[in-house]
Amino acid sequence: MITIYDIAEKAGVSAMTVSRVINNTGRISEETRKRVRKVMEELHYIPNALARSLVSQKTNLISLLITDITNPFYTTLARGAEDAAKKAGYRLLFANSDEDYEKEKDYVDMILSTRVDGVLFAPAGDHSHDNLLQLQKHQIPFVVLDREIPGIDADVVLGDSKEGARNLVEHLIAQGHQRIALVNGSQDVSTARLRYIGYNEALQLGGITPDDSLVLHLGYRDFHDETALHELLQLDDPPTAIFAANNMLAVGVIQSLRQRGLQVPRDMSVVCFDDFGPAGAINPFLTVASQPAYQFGKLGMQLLIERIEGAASDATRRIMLPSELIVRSSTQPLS
Amino acid sequence: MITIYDIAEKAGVSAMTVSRVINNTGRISEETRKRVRKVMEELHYIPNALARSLVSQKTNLISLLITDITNPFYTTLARGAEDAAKKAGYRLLFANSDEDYEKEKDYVDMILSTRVDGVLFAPAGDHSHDNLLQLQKHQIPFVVLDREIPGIDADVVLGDSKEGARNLVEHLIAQGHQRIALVNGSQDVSTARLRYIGYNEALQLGGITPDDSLVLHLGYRDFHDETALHELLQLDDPPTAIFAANNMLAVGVIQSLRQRGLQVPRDMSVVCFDDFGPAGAINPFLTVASQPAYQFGKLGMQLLIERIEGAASDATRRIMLPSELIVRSSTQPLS
DNA sequence: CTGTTAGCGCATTCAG
DNA sequence: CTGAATGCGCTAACAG
Repeated sequence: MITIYDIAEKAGVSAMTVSRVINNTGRISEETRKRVRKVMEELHYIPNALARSLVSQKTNLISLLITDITNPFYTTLARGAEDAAKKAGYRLLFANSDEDYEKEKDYVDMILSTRVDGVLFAPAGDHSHDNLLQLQKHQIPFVVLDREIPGIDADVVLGDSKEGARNLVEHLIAQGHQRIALVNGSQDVSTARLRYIGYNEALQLGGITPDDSLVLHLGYRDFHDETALHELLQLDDPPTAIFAANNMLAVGVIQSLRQRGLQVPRDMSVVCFDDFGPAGAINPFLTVASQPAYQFGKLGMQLLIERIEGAASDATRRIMLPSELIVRSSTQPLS
Repeated sequence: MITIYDIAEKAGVSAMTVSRVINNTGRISEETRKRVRKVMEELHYIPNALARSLVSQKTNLISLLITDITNPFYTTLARGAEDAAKKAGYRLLFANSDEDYEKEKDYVDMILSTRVDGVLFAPAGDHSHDNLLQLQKHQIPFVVLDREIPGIDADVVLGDSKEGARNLVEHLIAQGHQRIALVNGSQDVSTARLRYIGYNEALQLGGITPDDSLVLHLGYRDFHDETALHELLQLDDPPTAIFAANNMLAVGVIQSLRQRGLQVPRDMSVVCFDDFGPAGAINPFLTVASQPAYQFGKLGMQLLIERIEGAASDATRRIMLPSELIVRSSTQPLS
C-alpha cells in the first residue's frame, strides 16, 4: 500500500507537505505542489480514509436503516437519501431491519462501532425506543423517518397518515360502501395507529358506526395468516371494501382474495397506503394514498447533514409530508 | 470517547489485556476477564472499528454497487446480498451508479479510499471495464453481477439472457405473432446484446425473417423518447407485439401505448425481461422472464466472501442462473 | 497469564 | 513556505 511517506520520499519532501497538498491546506509553493501531485499520480496513490477518519474523528459515512428494502416506498426513500448524501460528500452504510427489533439492535451496535457521522433511522416501531436511546447516549446524530417514536425527541420526517387514511376511506364511502374493513399494521407502530384513527374519523364523518370486528391488527409485512381474512369474510355482514394500511398488506389481501375466487373490484373493493414504484405505473389498478417517498429520504438526509455539520439549532424539527390520493380501478361503486 | 485505556485503568490492568478480552485471544484468567468485562459495561465501551481496521487491514465492509435502486430486480438482489453479508459478519456500503459511467467511477474512487474488503459490482456496461481494472490494480476482490464485461476475468453471476429472450419471443410466435418488435437496452451492455441474439434466434426458429426496423436500441432506463415508439407504430407493417428487454422499458412502452390510446393486450401484446417484485403479484398482468434476483445477490456475495477470505481457488467462476417464463395476460393470440 | 514497545496512515500542533 | 514530533485507538510481536 502506498502511503504519504512513499510519496514524500520520491518527491523529496516531508510527509506533512504531501498531506497539505492532498487537503489543499496551508501554503505550498506551486512548484512543490505540482511535483507532489505528479508523484501521487505515478504511484496511483489513494488516501486511506480509515487513517484519516481516525485522526479527524469523522468518517463521512451515514448509516441508512430501513425496515424493508423490498418495499418500493423504502427503496425510493433510499434513492432520495443517497442522492442527497452523495451531493454532500457522504457515503451510505446500508442496513435492513426487516421490522425486527433484534436485527435493528444488531445494526445499531454495528453502527456505533463503525463511528458513522449520523444515522437516517426508519424505526421498526415503538420498541425502537431503546435503540434510538442507545444512539443518543453515544451522541450520534440521527433523524427519524416515517414513524414517530414516543419518548424520543429528534428531527423527524413523517407522512400524514391520518389524513391519508381519511381520504382513502372517504373515497370508499363516497362510492356507497358502509362495511369497510381495515387490515392494519401493528399497533406498535405510530403510522398504524394514526391510520386507524383516520379510518375511524372518516367512518364517523360518514355517519357509519365503527365496528371493530372489521379491523385486523397484523403487521406491515405479516399477511401470511389468511385465517384472519377468512373470519372477515365469514361475518354475518361481511365487508364490501378493504382498506389495507400499506402496499405489502394490499398485495397479501388481493392474493388471498384471489385464492378464494374473489375478484377486485368486482367482489371486493380494495385501497391502500403507499404506491408501488415503477410497477404501479404499468397497470394502474390499485387506488392508493401515495407518499412522496423520495422526499422522505432527501429531506431527512438534509436535516441530518445539517445536524452533523452543526448547522442546525438545538430545537428538533418535525416535517409532515402530505400524501396524494390516486384513484384508479380497484374500487367500484356499490350498486 | 471511551478507549481501551480508560477500561484498562479502571480495571487495573494494561490496555493489552483489555484488547485480549475483547477479542477472546490469548490466555486470560477468568477473574480478570470478568473484571474487565464489568468495567466495559459500566463505561458503555464500544470498540472503535476504525482503529481496529487500521491495524488489521480489514474493514469488514463490502461495497454493493448497483445501477438502479429503483428497479425491483436490483433491490431483491440487494436483499440477497445483505442477508449473506450479515450472516458472515460484513456490512454493506451502498452505491447506486444510475447506469452512469462517471458516477460509477466516482464511487470506485470512494470505494478505493474506504478500503472495503471487496466489491459486489453490477456494472453499467462494457465501459465499466476501466473501473473494474482500477479495482484489480488495487487488488480489491470483486464479483461481477448480471452483466459480463469483455476483457475482465473475474467471478461472475449471470442470468441466461439468450434463453430468456428466446422463451419470451417463442411464446409470442406461438400465439401467432409475426411482427415482433424489440425495445432493447444499450448495445454497450452484454445482456442487451444477448437478448437481441435470443430474439433473433427465436424468430429464425419460427421461420420469421428478422427485420431491424423493428428493433430499438435505447438504454435500460431510457424510455423518455417516445418518438422511437412512434416510428415503430408508423411502419407500413407495424408490430403486433413488443418484447421489452427489461421491466423498466416495459413500463415506458406500456405508458406510451396508453397515451396513444392503445391497450395491452387488446391492441398490442407486450412481454419483458425481469419481474416487478411484490407488486408483480397483485394484478398478474405482464408476461415476463423472471430472474432469481435474490440468488444473484446471495450467490454473488458468497463467491465474494470466499475470495476475500482466501477460500477460493485462483480460477474464476462463472455462474449462470436460468430465468423462468411466467405467462400472464399481457399477450393475446393473433386472430 | 500479563505487560511493553512499536506501528497501522494520517493530520494537528508547534518550530523553524 | 516547510518539517519534526506526537497521537488518533487499537493490536502484533515480543518479554517476562
